[in-house]
Amino acid sequence: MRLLVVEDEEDLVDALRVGLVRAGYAVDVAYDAPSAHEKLQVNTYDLVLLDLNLPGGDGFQLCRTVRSAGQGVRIIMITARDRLDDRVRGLDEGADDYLVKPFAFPELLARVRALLRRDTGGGTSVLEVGGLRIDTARLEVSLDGRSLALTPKEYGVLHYLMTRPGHVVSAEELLEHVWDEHTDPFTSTVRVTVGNLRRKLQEEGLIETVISRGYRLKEPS
Amino acid sequence: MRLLVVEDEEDLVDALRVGLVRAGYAVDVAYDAPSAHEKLQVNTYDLVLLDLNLPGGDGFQLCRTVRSAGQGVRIIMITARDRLDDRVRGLDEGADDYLVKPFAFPELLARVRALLRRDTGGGTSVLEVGGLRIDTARLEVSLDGRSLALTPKEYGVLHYLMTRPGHVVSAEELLEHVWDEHTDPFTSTVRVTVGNLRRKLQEEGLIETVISRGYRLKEPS
DNA sequence: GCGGGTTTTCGCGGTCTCTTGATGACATTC
DNA sequence: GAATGTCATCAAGAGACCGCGAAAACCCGC
Repeated sequence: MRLLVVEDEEDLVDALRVGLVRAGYAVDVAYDAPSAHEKLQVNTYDLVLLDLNLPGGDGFQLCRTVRSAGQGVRIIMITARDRLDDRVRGLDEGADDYLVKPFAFPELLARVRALLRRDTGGGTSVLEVGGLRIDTARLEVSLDGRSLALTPKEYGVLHYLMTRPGHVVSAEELLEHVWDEHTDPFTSTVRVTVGNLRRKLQEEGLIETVISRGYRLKEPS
Repeated sequence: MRLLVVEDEEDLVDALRVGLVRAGYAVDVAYDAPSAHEKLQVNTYDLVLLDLNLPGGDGFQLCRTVRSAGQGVRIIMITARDRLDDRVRGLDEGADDYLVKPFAFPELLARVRALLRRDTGGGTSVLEVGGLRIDTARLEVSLDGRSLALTPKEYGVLHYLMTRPGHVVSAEELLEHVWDEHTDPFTSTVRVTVGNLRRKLQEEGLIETVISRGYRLKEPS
């Protein structure tokens, strides 16, 4: 899953980036509203972390922009404590959740996870497809009870596939959602990662190739 | 189904082309208004993706042109965020839908699919004719419950035929709607593709030949 | 710095897809 | 019955696509 962090305080950005990457997400950063707009145009995000106190930029406007495109991007607003009434307005404008500064990082993580699973499993942070089981809170993966040691990228690919079982997912789509903005769009790293993943899954045909279209995680039948 | 993308930003064009081709569509591209006009005259499209911010070209004029040709070509307008009032005018001029930049690709795909099925099934992305069933969102085809593995061209031909069950569809028409602008107009590849398709359908006479006129998908009786 | 694990690039080879061209079946016309 | 036109089938070549292995580049903790 890929996130955009819109925030201008460098220290906070660094902390967020490190923490979110560790939690298994691809993270892009925009330091101001214009560049946030641009990145939203160029890339595809699953969630946006949006600080309202942007220099010379209106966070609400940004929020409306994202929403008016009607896409399923989640938005978490971050606001200072003394601007609590922003909260109401933020939710009106289409934010899915809000956080008050200062906040504890685990709290942020929990909310991110909650939002990202809204259109999949639902309640828990565990996703199951067939014998595959992924715990997005603990970053643990298991197949038929045996636990698997996956690298971050392998984890990201599998996680994304598991949110769309039975759907054909193209290599570009995987690149969009698992890798970040510093990636060569013509890379072949997706192929290699999927290959490694298959090996670790002991190639039970769980990940099928649909030629010229992409990959598909076999649904339990 | 064949689409014309009218857009001048090269990067966006590349992204759109790759994504749309993968989604099973034939895609032509026009980088400016004059060449768009020409392609609209020469070829037949099922849908036009039209960016309003064309250099030295009036998108609305183009829209009117398409409409005055009177065919059932769908139009999706793409407009920048700060030109939201264009939306109203665009819909007045006959656009069927509009998208505000930035947009996520899946959103675009969803709208394309929605428009293309307007004059067929209606609500869902699934098309059924007799025992044939095609899921345009998942690119899956099945016959009497058994799923079929089709190549992109075979899929395209079958999809087109299934939108017009019982109608005679000429080889030229198939070439127009399933292949793109770089195709030799005197090719015999349609015949071969239909042949392969018949073989995969186990030749139950589902696709009839009407001599010197074309092919017809048997309607359920 | 060093070392181990991770990610990425590159190139080979196999497979699938598309297209062409040849051949033959069938129907129609003369 | 010969000539003609239309279409189906097959085989073969070109090109695209994908999997795999090896090596290089990168990252991070020590």
